[in-house]
Amino acid sequence: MATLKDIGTELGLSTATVSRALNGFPEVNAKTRDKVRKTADKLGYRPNRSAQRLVTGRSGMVGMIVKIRPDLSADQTFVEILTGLTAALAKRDTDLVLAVDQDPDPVAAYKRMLERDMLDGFILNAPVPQDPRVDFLTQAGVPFVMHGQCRNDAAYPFYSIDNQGVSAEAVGMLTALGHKRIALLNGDPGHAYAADRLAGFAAAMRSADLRVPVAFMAGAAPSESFGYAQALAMLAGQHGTPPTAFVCASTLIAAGVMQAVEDRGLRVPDDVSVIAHDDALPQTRAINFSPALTVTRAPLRDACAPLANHLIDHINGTPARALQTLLRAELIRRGSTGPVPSGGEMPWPST
Amino acid sequence: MATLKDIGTELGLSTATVSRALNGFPEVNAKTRDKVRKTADKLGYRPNRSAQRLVTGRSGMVGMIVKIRPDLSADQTFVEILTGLTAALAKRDTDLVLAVDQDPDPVAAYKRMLERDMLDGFILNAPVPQDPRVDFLTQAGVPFVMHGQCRNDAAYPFYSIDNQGVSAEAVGMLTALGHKRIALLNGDPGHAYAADRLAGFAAAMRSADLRVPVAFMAGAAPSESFGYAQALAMLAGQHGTPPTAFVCASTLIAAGVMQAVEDRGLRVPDDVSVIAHDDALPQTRAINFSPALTVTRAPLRDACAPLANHLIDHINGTPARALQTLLRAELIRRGSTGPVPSGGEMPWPST
DNA sequence: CTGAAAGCGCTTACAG
DNA sequence: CTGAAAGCGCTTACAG
Repeated sequence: MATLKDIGTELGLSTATVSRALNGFPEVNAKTRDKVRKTADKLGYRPNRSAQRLVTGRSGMVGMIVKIRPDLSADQTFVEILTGLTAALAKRDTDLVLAVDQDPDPVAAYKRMLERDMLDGFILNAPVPQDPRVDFLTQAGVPFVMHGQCRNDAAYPFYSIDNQGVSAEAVGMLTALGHKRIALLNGDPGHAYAADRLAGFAAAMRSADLRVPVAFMAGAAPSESFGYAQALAMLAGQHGTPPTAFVCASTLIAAGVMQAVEDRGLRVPDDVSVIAHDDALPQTRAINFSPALTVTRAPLRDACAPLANHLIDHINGTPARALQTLLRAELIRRGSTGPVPSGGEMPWPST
Repeated sequence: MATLKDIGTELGLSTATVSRALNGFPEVNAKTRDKVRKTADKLGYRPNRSAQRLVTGRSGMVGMIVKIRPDLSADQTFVEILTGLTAALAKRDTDLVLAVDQDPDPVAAYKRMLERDMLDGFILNAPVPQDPRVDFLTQAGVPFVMHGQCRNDAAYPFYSIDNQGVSAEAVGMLTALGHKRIALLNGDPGHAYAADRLAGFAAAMRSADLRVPVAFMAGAAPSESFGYAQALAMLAGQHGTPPTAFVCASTLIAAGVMQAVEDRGLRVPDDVSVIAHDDALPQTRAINFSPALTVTRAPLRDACAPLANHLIDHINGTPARALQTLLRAELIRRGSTGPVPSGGEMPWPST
């Protein structure tokens, strides 16, 4: 394996100059730089990471700890994130070191990993409302980036979609179509994103002067069967007057809802409108629904590069406040939403 | 962060002795070793990996490259493997660096990773019959361990279940119960494991003097719907006289088969016997089937520690031939297999 | 049983 | 614009 020294010897230069040339320092002569680069290529030079790391004090590795969850949707999003993340990190010359966590203590795995390895930072995902990992890593002085938002006063880098906005967007569209009885089939309420969706939903309904019976705001790990069961019960009037529209946390839930609508002998969008949030996973494409699904869209894949870059910029010294991205989801109207059916123009009766 | 030097200063010892004591060299005085260890603990000493790696030429990292596959079962097994693997590697003080591959060239991702990083080795999975990665890494002189087997003459470490034996076991059990018309619902024939299952199946049937029409040996990525569709067609006689028993590549396929049997108005095991290979994934438990599923069982999780250890032993110099494990799956008889029904004692008629 | 010394391959003040 | 030098924190022959 060629070293800086080899290149220097070949060219009659010091390793210092070779190092500067390769690292693009502005002071080196352009001709020198070219010669060095050419020779490096010729010799197949690859910097020794361990040496670089030893002298810079950086490891060039960031960690990610994933919780195993039995539900499949988690796996889907996990693979999606992993794909984009490793690609984005590679561009920044950084490795992703992965661990799978089974410990009930939410920070134990982070402690272990920090002890075993030199890691420059962490990527956190699936935040819960007051995430204990945030406080732990902040106190330990370890840089991290959060995929999502949680309310620990947020003095750290994050990338998240505006989950309150997602609900507001959906409710706004539906009320404009005359809907007044709108149900929310939400994600797991223990997760921050679902808490935000709920908050946004409640606020949007309130500001439209509409109220929602509690039974029409359900939350669980997103699955088709959850959507199906909930929608079926609601449409059957088991919780009172049925809704005319459903806001779904995911396309998977929406698939269940649409099946329930069909099984009740109703039609989308004539009798019931359906809108979902769409992470743009390759497995469930909203456009293939029948009718095509109206969505608030924010591809999960788009989060990967910003996450990687936020983290590495933060490691390199950019202050956290400058690395906080809240992305507005895009509203895409397709066939699954329509005007409120007659008989649906009345809000839920007060109980 | 405390260094060897700090410990040495505190104790009036050289860094050399401290290093030896911490690394358990036999020549150091037991008392010295104890003192050193105690002081190391007190100071919260953690070896600097980069320095260790620089001097030893090892990175303490192994790579794994996963192909993204749209089918969910792959994700399940992937998460299962990842969980066990990171735990087993951690015990050997080794990190798992992960990349997700989307390149059609099967070795491109390995090349890239090798260029970017210092990796001590790779863990390969999902081998195809003549796996190009084996030849590439062998020629590059990079250690690796294979999860599974492929026929590249196998001068490398591997851990695999005996997939030919899996089929032989299943066929043996069924023929002992009098079955003569046995169908195979196999995995994707492009994968080495499925090729072996098929070979084992064909050989076992042949040595029992039974023949199988080609239409009764189907293969695809394991899914419930594949099992359902194939079994339904076979039981409906679409390919000729129906089989009396099914050998399934996975419990997922078996679930589809059992549904098909029920939808045809038949019963397991009275009319049809079903046996499957069981990776013991937490999501689909063979024991929860109704009736409980007879299986050849080899928990995927059990592969993780051997894989990690084989690789690291190989990196440390153990010859490949000493690191080749072929595990026999365990046959577990439950309620889904029974004696051949009357009318099924005759083999498939020759066409 | 322990130590002094060299060296792994880099980066980066400090000079010039 | 380039070089000589020091140093990052370890390991490991080589002496004693």
